[in-house]
Amino acid sequence: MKAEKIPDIIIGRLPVYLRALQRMADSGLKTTSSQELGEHVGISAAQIRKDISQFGDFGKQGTGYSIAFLLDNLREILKVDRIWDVVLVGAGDIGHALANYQGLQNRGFRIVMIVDNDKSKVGHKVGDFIIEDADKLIDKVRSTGIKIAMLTVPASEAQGVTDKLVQAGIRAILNYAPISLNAPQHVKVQYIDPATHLQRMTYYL
Amino acid sequence: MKAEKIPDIIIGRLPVYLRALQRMADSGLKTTSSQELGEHVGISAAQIRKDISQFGDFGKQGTGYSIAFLLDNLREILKVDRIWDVVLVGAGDIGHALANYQGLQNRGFRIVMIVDNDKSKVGHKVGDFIIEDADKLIDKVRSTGIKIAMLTVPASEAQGVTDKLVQAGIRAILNYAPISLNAPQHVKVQYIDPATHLQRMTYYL
DNA sequence: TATAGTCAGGGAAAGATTTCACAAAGGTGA
DNA sequence: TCACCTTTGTGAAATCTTTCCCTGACTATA
Repeated sequence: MKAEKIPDIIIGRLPVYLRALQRMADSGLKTTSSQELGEHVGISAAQIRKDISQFGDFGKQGTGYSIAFLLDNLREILKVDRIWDVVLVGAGDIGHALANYQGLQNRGFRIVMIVDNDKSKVGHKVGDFIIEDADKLIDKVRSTGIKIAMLTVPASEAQGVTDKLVQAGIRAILNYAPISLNAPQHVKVQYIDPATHLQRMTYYL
Repeated sequence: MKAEKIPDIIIGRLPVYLRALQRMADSGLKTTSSQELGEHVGISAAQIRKDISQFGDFGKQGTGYSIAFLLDNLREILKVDRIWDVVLVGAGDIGHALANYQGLQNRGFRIVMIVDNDKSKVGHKVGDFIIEDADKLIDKVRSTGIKIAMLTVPASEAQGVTDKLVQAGIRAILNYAPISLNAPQHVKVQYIDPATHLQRMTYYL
């Protein structure tokens, strides 16, 4: 792997490649080309080659890429060649949907704790988990060493919870609340907000 | 408004500005500056000024931007100064969560139809809606003129449903299935996949 | 073995985006 | 009114990203 700093925009495309390659592997394919992969994900072949070549020489001229080999390497680069423990904060509708979602399991993540600040929810089951009290959030996250959180609380509470998560040592937050979060440089935040995503498209209608 | 083609990347930031400005308005603020807005959304003041100035002179030197005026203009630019009808395809956990989500209402969108291809679900209620049969999807979408779809079906069915939606005249798809969709140029697609979003962050851990 | 076709990697060019820095305009208060 | 402060809009510069296109390696076929 090369030493230089890899642009964020490239890192952002790797999970998309990974997802497409996994589907190819599942359907029994052994090799692919930048051309073919590009058609699947809607990105130019040149760009895919350049992206992948940042990390090493994974392809073979004349043949293309071994899907299994590229998968292994992308997983290692993205550090999803392991299982990350995730805390889910907020046990509303979205929280429930995420708790029941099986699609995280085989892609590097496992929910290990669900918390909510609504005392009437605490103790109830969601999927295989018992909802825990938000009071214990900081202590439990810190003691278990969890680094990743999914946030499905109302917008009004999101910044407060974020501050606690940062204090507890969380390094990555997937935020479902419709609000921009303020977090230190060393904490990454990704946003999922259906309205925002929809509004990105209406301009073109 | 200026005539030139506006880059996609700028359009993508406008909904984020909109969201932050709406919060400011809700908390009673009347004006803001590129500096202040930038701190809220984590984007440089210069960039915000440049983005906004693409569409007209909405600010005032020395004072900044009138929040209400900027909100109105951004809504008009993004075409969310109206309510768009949306069809929800797939009545699983995520579909249910979206159907119950009140946050779309005041941001320009309204779910008007829910369909699923599981006959055992058809006829059941979700939120205020009766789940309809996917067989009627093309006809009903075409006849009602719906332009926006949210897709919460399994990955294995997503491309097939997409093809039908395109045929029915859909122009924007918010895809929750963990797969890249193939759609014609004139149909915009946005992706929401928690695993992909999480994988964008693990690299930095 | 020779020939034609495929395809990755990468330097260079082109294009896109962001940041810088400043003139001009508006506000404030003595 | 004047001095000073704030803040926009915008060219120009800097930086970043994508595309182009060629070389050389590999495959397949006869």
